[in-house]
Amino acid sequence: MPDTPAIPTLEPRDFIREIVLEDLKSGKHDHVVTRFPPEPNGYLHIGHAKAFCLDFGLALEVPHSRCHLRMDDTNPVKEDVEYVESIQEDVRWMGFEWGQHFYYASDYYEQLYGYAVELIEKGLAYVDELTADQMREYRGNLTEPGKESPFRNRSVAENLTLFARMRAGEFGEGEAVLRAKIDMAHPNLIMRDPTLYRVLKAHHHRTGDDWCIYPMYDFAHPLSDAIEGITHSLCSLEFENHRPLYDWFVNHCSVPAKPRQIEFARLNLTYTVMSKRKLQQLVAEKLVDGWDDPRMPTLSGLRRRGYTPAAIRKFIETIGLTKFNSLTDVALLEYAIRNDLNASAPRVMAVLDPVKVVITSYPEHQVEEMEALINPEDPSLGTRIVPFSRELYIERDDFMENAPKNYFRLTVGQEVRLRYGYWIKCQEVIKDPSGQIVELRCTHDPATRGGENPPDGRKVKGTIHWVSAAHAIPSEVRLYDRLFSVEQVGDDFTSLLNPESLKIIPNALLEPSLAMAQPGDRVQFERIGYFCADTKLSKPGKPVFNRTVALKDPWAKAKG
RNA sequence: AACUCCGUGGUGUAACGGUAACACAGCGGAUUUUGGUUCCGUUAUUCAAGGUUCGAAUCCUUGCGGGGUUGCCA
Repeated sequence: MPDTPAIPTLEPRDFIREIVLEDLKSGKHDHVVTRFPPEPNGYLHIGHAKAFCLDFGLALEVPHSRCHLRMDDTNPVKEDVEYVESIQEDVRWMGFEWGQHFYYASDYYEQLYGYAVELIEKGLAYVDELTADQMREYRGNLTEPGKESPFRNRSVAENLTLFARMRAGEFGEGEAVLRAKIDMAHPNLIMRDPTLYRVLKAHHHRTGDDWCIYPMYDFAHPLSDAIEGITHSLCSLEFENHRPLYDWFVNHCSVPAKPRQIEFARLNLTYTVMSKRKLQQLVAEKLVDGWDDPRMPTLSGLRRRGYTPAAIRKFIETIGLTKFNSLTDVALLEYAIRNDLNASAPRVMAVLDPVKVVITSYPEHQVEEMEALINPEDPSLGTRIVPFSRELYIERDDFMENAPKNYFRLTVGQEVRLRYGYWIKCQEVIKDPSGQIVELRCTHDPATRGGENPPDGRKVKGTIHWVSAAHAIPSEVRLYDRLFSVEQVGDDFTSLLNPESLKIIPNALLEPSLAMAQPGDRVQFERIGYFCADTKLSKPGKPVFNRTVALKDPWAKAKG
């Protein structure tokens, strides 16, 4: 079964769906066309997923609707095909399809040029030869109006010629721009004669050297939306100030449609950063192991970490959609993945920090094949075989000398259950000269085979996991934790990295059923957490597991 | 304090003039061959002050607090 979202009908779950519902009811639209327009200058992160789950989700919810995937590639100096490909892969992985509707803003360069000419002809745009510094000066500031450029009142004919010469490459970078003629005293600085085109003698990843002038986002974006017949153009809050300009272009150019821009708050998560610039920097400075480092909030990172698209979608549904800035507790995300994996992940036993146990009462060369549930949440999934023998390994944490009364695991004289094994009692602790425990000598009760309760009605408080020493497979296990050590990560973020965000355990011991784990396989190490065979480092026969998320651990809290 | 958007438990959200609710987190308990899961219970909320109204989280005014905006980035 492909991992795609269920198709719900449109409900007023948030203010945007309310607007769409209203537009449908009023007859303004009888279907919707949305778009997800990333700039291909970085990898997509979970914040982008919030946006495109809305864009694609809406198209799924309203009959006869569609969502376009459009590369907003108007700045060739920052963009790259590597990103175009990763974006498509990540959107698909999340379960969405755009069909034939894959576009580039660069598809529209010629049309966009035509709209610019139209504005010039209407006397609404002019070629300005102020330098960047002068333009800044002329713009004024938050409290003072700007003043008009001396080039502002050139004739239409002159502007037409100049703009054609810009296109022809007769101006160097910074020597001329095309600006809209709006209002240099507008209280919204965005409206003080914004730049439409700048000269960039750069090679574009698709149009090559065809162009040396490139449209600005504010100009290209609304018109691209209009060209594609977008009905609802959904974007994040920082574009709120740009909406008047968006509407200005759509109203002054002869476009086939008038899309409506609606803004919503972007996602912020505790203990991580969610800006492309910062993520870019983490990668460039090698503070992480690439865009798909499992600690990254990128979709490729979350995928490698073991997150499922369904859990991410569920999370996004849970956090809702509003117009106010917030900081979402990453615990909500962790809940979503635990909840998903609890239902679906096969259970296995793995010992991360092994200490040897010898069952002195158990025959030397005997091996029993124990039956263990694949997933107790769904016994119909059947069982797997786990070999049991005289020499085992258990978790070092699962034994304690002089344990407090609320310690339920193995101590001298306290019986515990070996899951799917036997009940054992520790008789003797063997230490090396440094005092380190090297072996626990135990006896077992043959009446508890499979870990079952004995007929005498005896009870046991603790159940611990184990692996058979002779059958265990050594494996590298990577324990990932939050990337940053503070909830709210500011601008000096590189100094706030969590030094414990990755702990590599070179020699964990796994039960033999895991020997041939395929990269990407997700399992639960019982009593520890959910793990995923790494897609880059893991090979059948030589698995490497990443911790996706730990199981809740009340004992860790109880002992302080 | 120029303009603009926005303020609901610890966190994310709902309530659309009529008993402030849900999820997560926390706490307590039950069940449990995972100290997991599940189940039950529980703590805690409308930024402030005025106004309109029989009745305000919701409408109005003012104040306070937060975000965005002075790129030839998106």
